[in-house]
Amino acid sequence: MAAPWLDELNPAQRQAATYGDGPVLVIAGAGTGKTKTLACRVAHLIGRGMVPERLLLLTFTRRAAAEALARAERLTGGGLTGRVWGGTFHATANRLLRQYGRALGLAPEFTVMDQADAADLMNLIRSELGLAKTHRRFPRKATLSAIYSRVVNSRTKLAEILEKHYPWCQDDLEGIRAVFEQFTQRKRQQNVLDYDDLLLYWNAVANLPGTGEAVADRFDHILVDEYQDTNLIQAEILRGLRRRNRNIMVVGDDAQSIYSFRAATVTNILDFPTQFPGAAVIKLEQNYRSLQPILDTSNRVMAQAEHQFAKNLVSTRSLQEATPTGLKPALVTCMDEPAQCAAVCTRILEALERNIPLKRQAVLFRAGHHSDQLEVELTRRNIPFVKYGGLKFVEAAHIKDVLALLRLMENPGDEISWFRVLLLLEGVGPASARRIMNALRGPTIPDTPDVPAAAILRLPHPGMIPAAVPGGAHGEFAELCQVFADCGAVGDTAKASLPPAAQVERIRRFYEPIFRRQYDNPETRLRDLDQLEQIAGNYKSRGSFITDLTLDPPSSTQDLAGPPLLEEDYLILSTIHSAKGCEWDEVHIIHAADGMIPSDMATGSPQEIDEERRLLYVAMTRARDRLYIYFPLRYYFRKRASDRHSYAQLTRFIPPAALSLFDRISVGVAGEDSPQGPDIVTSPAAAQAIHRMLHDLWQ
DNA sequence: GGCATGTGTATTTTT
DNA sequence: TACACATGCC
Repeated sequence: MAAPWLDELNPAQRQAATYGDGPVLVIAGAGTGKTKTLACRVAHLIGRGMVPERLLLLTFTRRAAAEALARAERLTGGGLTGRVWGGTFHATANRLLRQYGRALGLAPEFTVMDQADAADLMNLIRSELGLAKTHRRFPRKATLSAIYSRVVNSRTKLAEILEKHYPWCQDDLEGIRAVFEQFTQRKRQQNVLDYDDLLLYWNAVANLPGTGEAVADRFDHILVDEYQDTNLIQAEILRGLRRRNRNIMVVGDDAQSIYSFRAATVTNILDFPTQFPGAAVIKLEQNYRSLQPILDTSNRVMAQAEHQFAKNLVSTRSLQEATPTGLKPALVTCMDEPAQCAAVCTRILEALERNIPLKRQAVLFRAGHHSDQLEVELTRRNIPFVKYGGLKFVEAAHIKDVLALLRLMENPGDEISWFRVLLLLEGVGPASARRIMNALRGPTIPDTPDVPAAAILRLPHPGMIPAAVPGGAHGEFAELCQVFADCGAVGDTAKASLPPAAQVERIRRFYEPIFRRQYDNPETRLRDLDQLEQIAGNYKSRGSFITDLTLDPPSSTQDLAGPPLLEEDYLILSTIHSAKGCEWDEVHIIHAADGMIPSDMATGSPQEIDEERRLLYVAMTRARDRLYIYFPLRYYFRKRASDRHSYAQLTRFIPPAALSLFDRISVGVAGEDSPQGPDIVTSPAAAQAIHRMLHDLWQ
C-alpha cells in the first residue's frame, strides 16, 4: 500500500501529502516543493479510494493546476485526466454556475466579460450619464473598473476605497456611485458576468440553503494553492463549501503575497486556524530550488519587512549535489538603460555558451513596459524571446472584434459586443449604433425583485434591416445578419450550429474586408485570426471556446523574434507577478532602482512598500543557480529629444549592509557598435573635472 | 452624425 | 506612447 513515491518526500512534505481528514494549513516557502506535495496529496487521496471527480484543486492559474494534476497522473499511473476538478477560482465558478446559477435566476447561457469589457461598459454608462464632459476630469474607464473591483472584492464601502486608494477621485463619489449602480443593473439584465460576479455568484450559491449543500457535497476534498493571494470572497466561498465536510488543505506563503491590488488579503492565511478550528499547521522550509547564496540575499531582503513570520529558507542543494556553495548573486550597476540591456544580453549569451538553454533563463521586471528597450535589443541581436504578462492576444482589437461577434450569437443581450460589432460597419458611429440597438430590442422582460424591467436585444433575421441603419451600411448589415444565420444562431428551426472553428472562418469572411479597411498592417494581424481559428479547433462548443478564452487567455505574446517555431529555444521575459510559481536556472532582475522597485505608484503606505519588498523577494527566489540584479544609474527623459536625465538610487530593499552579499559589477557602454565593451566604473566627477579645467583656460 | 486630425496628458501588477 | 477628448470638415 505504501506508495514508492512517498519516499521522495521529506518528512514535512510527507505529513502534508498523507494527512487524513480535516483542515490543514501548509506554509510553503519559495521552492519548497509545493507543487510536488500537492500532486502527491492528490495521488494519495486517490490511492485511498477517493473518486477523482470529487476532488477540487483550486490554483492561481490554469497552468498550475494542469501541472500538479499531470504530476499526480504520473504517480497514480493514469486515469485522472479531466476528472479531478482543477483550475482557477474563476474557471471553477463558471463551471458550477452553469449548473447551479439558476438558483439565483441566472440563465445558464450567461457570457463572461473580461476587465476590458467591463471598463468599456463603464465608459458607455459614463458618457450616457454625461459625466464624460463635466468641467473636471472624471476617472478614466480603467480606473473606474479597478475601483469597482476593489470595492466588490474587499467588500469595502466605496467612500473608504476612494479615500485609501484613489484620493484624487474622492470628489466624484456621486458620479462613480451612479455609474456603478447602472453597471450592475445592466450586467444583470444582459445575462453577463464579469470576473467579480463569478466569485460573488459562486459565493451566493455556496451559501444558499439547499443548493449550497448540494454544491458542497460534490467535493470530498478541497485543495487550494497560493492561498496568500486569495481575497475575502474566496475565503467565504471556501467556508461555504466546507460547512459539513471539513476536508480542506490550503497552501501558501505569506512572504509571497503580491496581489493586494486585487484585494487579496494575507489575513486569509493568518486566520485560517481560526476560521477552521483545529486546523493542523505544517511548515515546509527546505528549499530545493536555489543555491544558498541566493537564499542568503533573499532572506536578507525579507528580514527588513515590518511584519513577517519567522521563516528561514535553507537550501538543501549544496548538500545533495555536493557542489560548491555557488556564486554570490551579482549586483550590476549600469551607466544607463542601454548599458543595462547590453549587460543582460552579454550574460545571457555567456550562459548559452555554458550550455544553459535560453528557456532556462529569465528576465524579470516590475511593469510590462520595463522590458521595452530590452526587447528591441534582443531582436537586434536575434535572441528569440517570449514575453509573459504584457499585452495579451485577446486584448488586440481585431481579436476582440471576432470574439464580440461570437459572443453576440451566444448572448444577444450583450450590449458591449453589439456596440463593438456595429461600429465596424461603414458609416456607423456611436449614435447610429445606439439607435440600431434600440430597434433590435424585443418585448420587455418584466421586473424581478432586483432587476428593473428591460427590453432585451435580439439577433436580426436576414432581410430585416432596421430604419436606423444608415444607407451606406445596408450591405454590411445584411451580411452581418447572414453570418448569424449561417452560424446557426438565428432562425426558428434550430439549425445545427457550425463547429466553433467554422464559425470563426465564416466571421472572417465577413470581417476581412472591414478589417483591411481599418488597419494599416493587416497581414500580421491576419495571422492572429489564423491562430484564433486554430484555437477554436480545440473546442466543441462556441460557448466553452469564448469563455475559456476570457478566463484563461494565452498569457504570452507570440512575440518571437524570428519565425514563431514552437520547438525553438527562447528566452523568457516576464513581469514579476506573472513569474509566480516559476523557476529558472539563471534569473536577471532589471530596473532594481527606487521608483521602479518599489514602483513609485506604490509607495503611499508602509503596507504597499512591504508588498513591493515581497515582490522583489519573489523575483529573487525564482533563481536556481545564478541571480543578477541590474540597476541603471541614469534614466533619460523621453519627453523631448534632449539629453536631460535624472539619477536613480538603488532600490531601498537592498540596504548598504546587504551589499557584501553581492558580487558588485559596474558597466558602461563604450559606444553603439561595441555594446560588449569592457566593464567600466563610471565617474561623473572626472567629466566635470574636464569642464572645470577648460573653464579655467579662459578665465 | 461620422470621421479625420490635432492636442494634451498620465503612465503597475491580473483572474 | 497610446488614449481621451476637442475641433473642423464632409
